[in-house]
Amino acid sequence: MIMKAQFTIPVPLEFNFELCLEFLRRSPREVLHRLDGDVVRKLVRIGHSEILFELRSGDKCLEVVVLHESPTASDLLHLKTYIGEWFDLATDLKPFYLLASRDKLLKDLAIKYYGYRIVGQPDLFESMVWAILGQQINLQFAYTLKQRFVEHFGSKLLFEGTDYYLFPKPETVALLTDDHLLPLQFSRQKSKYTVLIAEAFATNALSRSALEGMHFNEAKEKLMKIKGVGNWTANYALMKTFRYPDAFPLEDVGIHNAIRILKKMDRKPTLEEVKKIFKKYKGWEAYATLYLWKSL
DNA sequence: CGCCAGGTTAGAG
DNA sequence: CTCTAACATGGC
Repeated sequence: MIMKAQFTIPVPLEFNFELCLEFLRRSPREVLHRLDGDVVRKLVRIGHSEILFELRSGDKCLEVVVLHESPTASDLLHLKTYIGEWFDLATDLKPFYLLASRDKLLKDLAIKYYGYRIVGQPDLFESMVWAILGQQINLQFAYTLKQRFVEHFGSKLLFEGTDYYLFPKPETVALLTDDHLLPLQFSRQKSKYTVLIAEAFATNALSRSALEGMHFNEAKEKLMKIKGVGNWTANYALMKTFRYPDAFPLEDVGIHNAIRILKKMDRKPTLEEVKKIFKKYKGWEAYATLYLWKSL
């Protein structure tokens, strides 16, 4: 008989798992994790291992159960790190809440959604492709595209009657053409950009480890060298993968709409107005963005 | 049918 | 540097 490996991860006081679950639940088409009530299941590739795990809220902690195989001690350590990154558990939100308490725009939101954290995408390739898919289309359709993409080109693990998917590997995607992607209803643009990004990763011209430790602007410029990656996409990926606190997609229509509604404006704010608002959140732009998005 | 969507590029001025 | 058209298709 195999004993299930399990462990707990302590969480900060300023952490609300339920709010993060709301984010994870936002599309029924999400295929990179599964929700069963308040329990999340996800398959991750860590090093050479594939680990399916289950996550639920415990007493001042997250409870993790590994569902298949017998993970090594190293696997468990990496998984613990992964989950910490996924929910941004290392960030101390107190300074952000202090800033927010002094600002009319976010004051109420910070109270209402206290403990809500940026649910990240530790995989940079996934993060960038997801950003490309989300460009200039509504989120529902972006999820449809992602579902088709992952189900076609990702790998899966069948466990207790449910398929758990891994995001496609760059080496796989680098070999795709319009013939593969247009039938999934990718635009020619999205198809081209997706493959270009995959090539950059597959050839190691770009990698998470190469960007690690770079300053924000240096990393951003590196990403923007890839065709299809503009300011919005680069900031989005840096926010979701590396958690640069000052990364935020300035041009994002969601941010603009949130500001318009909260300030009861009859038009969207200009980019200059958005910049001015975010000046108050210097060093916390990513979290200001998260709470604005949440307000929608 | 019309308008908008978690934008980017290329080209013109 | 700023402005604009084209891209391309679903959701509402």
